[in-house]
Amino acid sequence: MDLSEIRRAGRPRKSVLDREKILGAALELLNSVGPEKFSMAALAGELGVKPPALYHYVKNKQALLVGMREVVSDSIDISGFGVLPWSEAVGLWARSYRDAFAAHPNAIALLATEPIAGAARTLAMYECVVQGFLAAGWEPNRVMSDIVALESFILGSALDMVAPDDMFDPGADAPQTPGLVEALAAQASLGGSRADTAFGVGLDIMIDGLALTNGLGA
Amino acid sequence: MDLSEIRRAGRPRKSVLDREKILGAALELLNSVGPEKFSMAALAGELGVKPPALYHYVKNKQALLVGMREVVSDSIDISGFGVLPWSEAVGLWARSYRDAFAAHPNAIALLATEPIAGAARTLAMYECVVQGFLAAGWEPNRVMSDIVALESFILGSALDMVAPDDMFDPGADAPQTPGLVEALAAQASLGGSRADTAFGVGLDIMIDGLALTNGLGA
DNA sequence: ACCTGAACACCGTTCAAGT
DNA sequence: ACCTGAACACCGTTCAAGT
Repeated sequence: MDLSEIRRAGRPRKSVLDREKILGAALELLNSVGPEKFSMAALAGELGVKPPALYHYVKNKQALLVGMREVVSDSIDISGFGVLPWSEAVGLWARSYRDAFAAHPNAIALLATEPIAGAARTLAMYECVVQGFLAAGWEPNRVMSDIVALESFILGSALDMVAPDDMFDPGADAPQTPGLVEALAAQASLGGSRADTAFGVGLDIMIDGLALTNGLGA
Repeated sequence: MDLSEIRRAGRPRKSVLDREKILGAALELLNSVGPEKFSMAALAGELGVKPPALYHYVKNKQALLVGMREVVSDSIDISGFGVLPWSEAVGLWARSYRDAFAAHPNAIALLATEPIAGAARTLAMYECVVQGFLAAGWEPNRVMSDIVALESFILGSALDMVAPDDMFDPGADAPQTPGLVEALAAQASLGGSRADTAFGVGLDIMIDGLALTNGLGA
């Protein structure tokens, strides 16, 4: 980046990189160029460094992705658990969860499939959510499956945000899909994003449904 | 594959490849080696052919992925719409949808993010689902968002199936996550897959919730 | 038309060599 | 310790040359 200073081989007097700088630049890059063009080489270039320098801070590309996921997860809001009523705390968590990934749309597919083993801060997030469910009276054996069900919906919704807004546009095949055309037009006349509307509908249903089946009357 | 016959350059007397053979082998390969090692070169090798030969049948790797998605989508069951009651038809569709991707776990993240433009058979699937919702009395402007909400949950659940079963295992961080440890143990004592249980719970909630908010009493 | 062979601009990763 | 340079085994894709 800084072309005024050309580095020759050898240890620089002061470190050029640090882990946080790398993770931040990686998310920014992934977001701007997309997963296809997201490479170690491109990231190095963005940081004004040669590719091998990155391997001093991350073991490999997969470890980089795990670190990126952790940064994204840090902005998930778990402050409601133990303070607000369960349904409000969960709503806050779910919306901020989706927003966190929505801020890095291209990261979703890449990051959602990485295991969380060894990611301490991400584990801490789950611990807080679990405690929130237990405190609200959940039977322990239902906690994980209910969280996973909710999370599946959240991540699927985040995945849906990556899709182009005209994803369902039949184009030349419109004559064969009159129902789809009608539904799309009716939806469009409502205004607002299809993805946002769908998320709102689904989240309300999930929260109400989970509350009911776990003895929390509406 | 067939090492007894070594091909020299030039058009073979009979075509070695066809589109269907390529798509089938591609799904099989993606499933067996994972997305990381899934390459045009590996696919060509599996088909006993050199990489450039593939480009006679698919424009590029992205087009290959779209074709693969279409094959997967073909096994989604839409036969219930117009025959069974709405909630049963949707349940059949949703379960077969998840199963279709579950049969190709490594394909989910790759295929779920591809747009469906130009994929006629996939569009036909959506048309059938839309018609099912309209016939059940849905207001047109609610059809797409409700389908998308449901689909987000289904795809998120499919994505969850890719995660290792011990994804939440805190490992060395167990002392810091007592609630998580308890919930995992309680869940484990129930037997059955966490992913399957979560999907069942969430699907029932989604179907009931959608039915209620659209005037279909339970 | 349908394949191979050669070539291109890339990857991720390792490692010795510099400071 | 922290960077570069060179090298390795790969990518996806194009295109001429063969039959």
